[in-house]
Amino acid sequence: MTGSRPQAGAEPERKGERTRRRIMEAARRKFAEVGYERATIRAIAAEAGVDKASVIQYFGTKQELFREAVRWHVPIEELTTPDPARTVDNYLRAMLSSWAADPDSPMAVLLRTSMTSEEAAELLRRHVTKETVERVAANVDAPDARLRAALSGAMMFGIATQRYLLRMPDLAEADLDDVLRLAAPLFRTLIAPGSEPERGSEPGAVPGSEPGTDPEAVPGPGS
Amino acid sequence: MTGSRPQAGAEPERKGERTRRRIMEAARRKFAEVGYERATIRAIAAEAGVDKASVIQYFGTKQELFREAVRWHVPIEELTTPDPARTVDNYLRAMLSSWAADPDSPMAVLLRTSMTSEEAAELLRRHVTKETVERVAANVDAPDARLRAALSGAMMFGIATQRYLLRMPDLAEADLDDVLRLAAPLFRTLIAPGSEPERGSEPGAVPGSEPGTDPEAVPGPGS
DNA sequence: GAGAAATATCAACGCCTGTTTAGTTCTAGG
DNA sequence: CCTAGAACTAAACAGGCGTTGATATTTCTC
Repeated sequence: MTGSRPQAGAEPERKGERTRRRIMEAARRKFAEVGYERATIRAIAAEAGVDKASVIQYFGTKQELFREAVRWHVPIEELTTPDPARTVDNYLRAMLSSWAADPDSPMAVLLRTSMTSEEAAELLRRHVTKETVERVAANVDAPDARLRAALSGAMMFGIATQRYLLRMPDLAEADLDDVLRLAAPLFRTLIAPGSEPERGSEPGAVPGSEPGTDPEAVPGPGS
Repeated sequence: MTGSRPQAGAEPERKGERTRRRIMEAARRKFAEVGYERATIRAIAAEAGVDKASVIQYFGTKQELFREAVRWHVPIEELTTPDPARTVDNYLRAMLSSWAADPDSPMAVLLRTSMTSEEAAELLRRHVTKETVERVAANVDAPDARLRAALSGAMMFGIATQRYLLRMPDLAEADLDDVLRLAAPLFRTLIAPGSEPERGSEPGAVPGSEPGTDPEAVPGPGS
């Protein structure tokens, strides 16, 4: 068409790369804040300090901008351990604490928009099924392996969503450690049934009042 | 303004009542299907078989239409039993099975729109806190009573949302009874810690295969 | 049937949206 | 300094949105 638009794979670190990043950051912030529809190109451009036309020029279309804003890869390999229960623990911790560190992550954007955009929903379905359900289910020793894995994913989704997106009072104000302490045993029960020998027989109960007592708690991936 | 608009509380069962209901049903369907923004008044009117102006004439404003579409009362009294664990069981069952029966219930609308509408989010916050968290927490004997209740609500939200709204493959295709069988023990563990004496020590395991065995299963709040 | 009130429709308004077009400014390289 | 190309922007477009006021149609009452 016009031929004057910035090429995607021209030379590395051209001047426009900065602008492109700033637009992308503003887009993620807006998408995560108000969802796809209400995040207007005009508002994104204003937040990035550029003209609305630049947004189109760099990304072509609002949908393409959204697709890129939502592109996301979870390095679950780093979280995986031989013990599936521990893997789920780590995943839960990583999901919640990374969200606290970066509220505008692609994950946040995807979760918020997935309820009103079929495309986002499909992306989320594919991602969660492939990256979480299948991997977790592979290590679950039960006939309902996949369902158990899917359930654990749904529960994580619920907790993260209500804590960070909907900001449900009691959940949003709670300490992250308290949430993890109460929730983790449930996931263990679901994912690794019958593999909690030396612990108390009441996973969710508070035996003596040990707050975040976890032998080697994973620090979670910073942003 | 014009004074010719249909009065709300005139005489019972006027002709316009039918139209009003049809608009409301179409609105709920659309809101539940695509969320607040994409559910245009024009589309709702078309689905109801009326002119777009009629929608405004009956409900004044899109926001008011939405508010009414989302008005919702859970008769949790009917679900309550002396045993808090059983109450949560019933609530979970009611929530999931009522959704299956009526996918366009006010609850469905509220859940879907809560992610992108601050007003819907606030309604959901207030509703869940008052109708669920506080009532459940009152019967939980633990220092984290409210957090436990909130967590259980978040988990229910996650399961219901991923099963019915996002239609996550493994979860959406599963039998309702299987979901309940796997999930219910977790809620019991969270809400009534230490009150599962005669059951096996593996809550998630399959004891004998009792599918939907609940003495008096509550039919759930059909809209 | 006439008249009034309730109900439904039509055509248009003003606004905001994503996107395009044409043009301007900035930034190298000779 | 000059100019080619990259980076940016102002102005406008077509289309969809919620909403409105006037008007037509149906329904009820006498």
